[in-house]
Amino acid sequence: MIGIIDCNSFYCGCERLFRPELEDKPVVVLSNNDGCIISRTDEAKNLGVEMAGPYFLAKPNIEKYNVSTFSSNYHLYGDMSWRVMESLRTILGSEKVEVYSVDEAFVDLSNYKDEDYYMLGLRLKETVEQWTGIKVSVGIAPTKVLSKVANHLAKKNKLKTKCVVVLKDEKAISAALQKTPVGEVWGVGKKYATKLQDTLAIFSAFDLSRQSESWAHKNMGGVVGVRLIKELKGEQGRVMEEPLTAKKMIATTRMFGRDAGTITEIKEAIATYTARAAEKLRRQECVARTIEIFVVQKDAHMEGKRFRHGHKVSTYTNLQVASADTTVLSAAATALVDQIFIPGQKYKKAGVMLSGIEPANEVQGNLFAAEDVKNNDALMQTIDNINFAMRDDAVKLAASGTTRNWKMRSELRSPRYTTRWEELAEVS
DNA sequence: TCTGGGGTCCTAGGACCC
DNA sequence: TCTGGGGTCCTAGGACCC
Repeated sequence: MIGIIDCNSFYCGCERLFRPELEDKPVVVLSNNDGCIISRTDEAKNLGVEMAGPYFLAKPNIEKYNVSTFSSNYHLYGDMSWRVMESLRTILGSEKVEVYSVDEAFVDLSNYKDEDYYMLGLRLKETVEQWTGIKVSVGIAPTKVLSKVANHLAKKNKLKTKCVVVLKDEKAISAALQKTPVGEVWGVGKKYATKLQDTLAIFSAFDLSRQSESWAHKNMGGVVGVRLIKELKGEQGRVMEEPLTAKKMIATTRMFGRDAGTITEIKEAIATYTARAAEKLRRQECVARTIEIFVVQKDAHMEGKRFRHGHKVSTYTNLQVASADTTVLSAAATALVDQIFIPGQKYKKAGVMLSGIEPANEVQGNLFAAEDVKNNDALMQTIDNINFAMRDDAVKLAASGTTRNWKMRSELRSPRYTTRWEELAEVS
């Protein structure tokens, strides 16, 4: 059996930890730039606050009902996430835990044969809550997709299920699938949901599970669809992933706090994002060969008309030798800006993506590269250590800029209680 | 005035190889 | 009238996830 542990309204849950008076009050957390709502508690949901909706549209409702609102505080969420995952690893053994996202983990329960899975789930949930203060829901079933179905049902019925649902036998599985709209199945997005309902008359997860694999291959994206059908039928199509897999792509992209229009601003932003991406790269002990940058232009004609603010322009380059050195990556990235920058154009957003990623200890040399490829490992490690211990970007390249007028808005951020001494919660 | 920031996997088609 | 049968690698784009 496979379990999934999913934190309830995770970001809101983190905020509530240090503001216990908000325990049964509506809370929402905003995306970067305070743009839209990315986490909301059940109380906020019941007031009609939409998930992923733009903040400015929800604001009247939020003010009317006095909903507590926070900018996102990724230091806090990242640290709490680590504590939740570490708790699971401690209870089950680290090789049994696959971290799927910041607030979710699959767990391999194949060691617990003939167990009372409900009691096991309850124990997991209660232990995590006791150790971290974060509330979670647990779904347990024969496959990943079915465990997600179970988890959904647990969250929908928190009181009745105590946030734990087990789908073990055929009967329980069919009943659960019949209750689940096809669009809620993990792997069925908006496009497929519409297609399945409108043109194929498939409405529930149960309907979908009755289809054949060849049907799925034809109608649901080839092998992806086949896997999904298998999983719904209780046959494993997706296995547990290795706990330590390196990312194949690393991106750092941001909307600007306000429009940016000078090449200096864009280069500063690109240098800053490159530094952040390189840091992530070094954390997984890898190097990257390909650097792509993009900018999003503010489109004058479409002003106010569309969400995603206009045209994206990108370009990339390949290094002669893969690297994780901020100075190397940053030089390459900022040079790319000259290729795509248009004077007079306003920009809304920029980003850096690193790919062609390989382990740092297996770098392919390049016969034709200059001999003196820089080796700044020690420097990079020192910078990382200082920035980790002191504060963000205590040490940075001058190319990243010192004024950073383009930096994003984040006006309602709570203190970084668990990762900064000077922001510890005070109790009086 | 105002709508985030990451990721994954798969497919199709073209260039090129023997 | 008529032109093989495999492969690989790369890119762009689509679908999905949280």
